[in-house]
Amino acid sequence: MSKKISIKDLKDYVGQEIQVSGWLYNKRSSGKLRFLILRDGSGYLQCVYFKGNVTPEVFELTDKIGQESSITVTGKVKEEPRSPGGYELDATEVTIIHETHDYPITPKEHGVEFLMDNRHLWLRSSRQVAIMKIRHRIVKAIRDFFDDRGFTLMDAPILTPAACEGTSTLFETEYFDLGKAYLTQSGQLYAEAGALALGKVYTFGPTFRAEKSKTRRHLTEFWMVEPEVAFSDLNDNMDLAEEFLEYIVQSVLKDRAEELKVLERDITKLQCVVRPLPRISYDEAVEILHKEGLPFEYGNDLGAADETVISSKFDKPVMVHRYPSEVKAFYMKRDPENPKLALAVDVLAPEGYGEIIGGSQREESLETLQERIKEHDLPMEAFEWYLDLRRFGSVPHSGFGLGLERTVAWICGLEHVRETIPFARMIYRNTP
RNA sequence: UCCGCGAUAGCUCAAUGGUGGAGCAUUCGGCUGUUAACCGAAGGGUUGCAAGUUCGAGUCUUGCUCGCGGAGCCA
Repeated sequence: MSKKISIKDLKDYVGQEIQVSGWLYNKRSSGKLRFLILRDGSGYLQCVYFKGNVTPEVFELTDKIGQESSITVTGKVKEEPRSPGGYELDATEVTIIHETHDYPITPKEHGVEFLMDNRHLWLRSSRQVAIMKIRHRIVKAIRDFFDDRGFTLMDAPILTPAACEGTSTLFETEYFDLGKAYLTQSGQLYAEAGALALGKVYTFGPTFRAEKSKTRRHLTEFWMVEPEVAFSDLNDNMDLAEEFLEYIVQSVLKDRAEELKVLERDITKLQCVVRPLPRISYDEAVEILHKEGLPFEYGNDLGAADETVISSKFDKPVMVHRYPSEVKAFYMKRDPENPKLALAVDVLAPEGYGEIIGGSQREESLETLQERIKEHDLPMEAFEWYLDLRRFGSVPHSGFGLGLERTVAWICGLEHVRETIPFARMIYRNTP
């Protein structure tokens, strides 16, 4: 009985007879030859059936099997430069586990709506497999980065009693006898509690926004990683962010070169993501916009088009810091040198992928924070626990949030974030 | 909520107001090295829904539904 192996391990079995189980990805034929492309999740294998080498029954079967049938193939592994991947199977047997016909996603072009309706099947396509593997590598890089630097993973609740920042629209649900609860839009306030307990923490989980945004950069459900560090100011925060981004990008380049190739990603755009990253102030960003002739009004937040213009001036992610405090969240500390500015930083990805990181140094003064909550017209009692963090051993601290899907879209070079998450949740789609 | 574009075969798309086609997929036939294989043949249609203009509407008009892109909002 021949050994069962994964396609990724083929190179260790050259000359031996083996078995592989998987799904029929594509099929081609030429007279007395049949080429079956098998996929098993670990790779792709071309299985060659020559009429003279197999029984008539097996040869006939190879004609009948439809795309995405699940099968087990048996044969001898050989090196073959003409084969995609460099190896192929000189096949002698094929066993059908489940025969299928009329698989909807053919090896041709399809429209977005059709593919999203069939997302559960679309995930089997080579591009989608590559994206999921890169997404996983990015997630692993995120966890390794913080784990190796003394951070503790401390996840925040998903059901929360009130808005975290008081700005965006939230999904609402009934919570037993306690009234309304909301799906979290950020774990940040809880991460601050964690930082004052453990020094350095990060949260990593799904977040929810009920805004009716309908663009290539928006999902209603997306994943965010949020580190928070005690005794850390804005500059420390930017140091952490740039080391973090370099680590993520270089990890993907090192371990997922194959997948980036499948996606036809121009990796020279990623190779240059090494420290230091450019840092400009909001004021300098506005200067760039004015020099470009854009009618940007000082004091506004940067729009999507503004971000694209600014990021196009740099070949790596650019950090924009010290925004007008009016356009930023209530908990951000103001610049002692100019109280009109917040000690905030956004990181804009290159090539128009927009904001992938937003962060700040947090306000640590109890009195100042109470004033801000009043100014923003937020319910003080909901924030009492948060204010306790300033009553008992308050320290300068800072952190940021990185949007996973925007990061995946940028690194993979995708048009839309809907392909970066297995099952996207968007304003007009919550299926499959 | 607003602006723009779109909806025709299972899929991707053509079709001057005058008999709705092609490629892929499917089925059948051919080919000993295919690379989204190729060559030949066949089957496959309530042109998103409703109304209107017209001798005649896939095509023009109005309304509706759904989708895509963007704006606002947001990350």
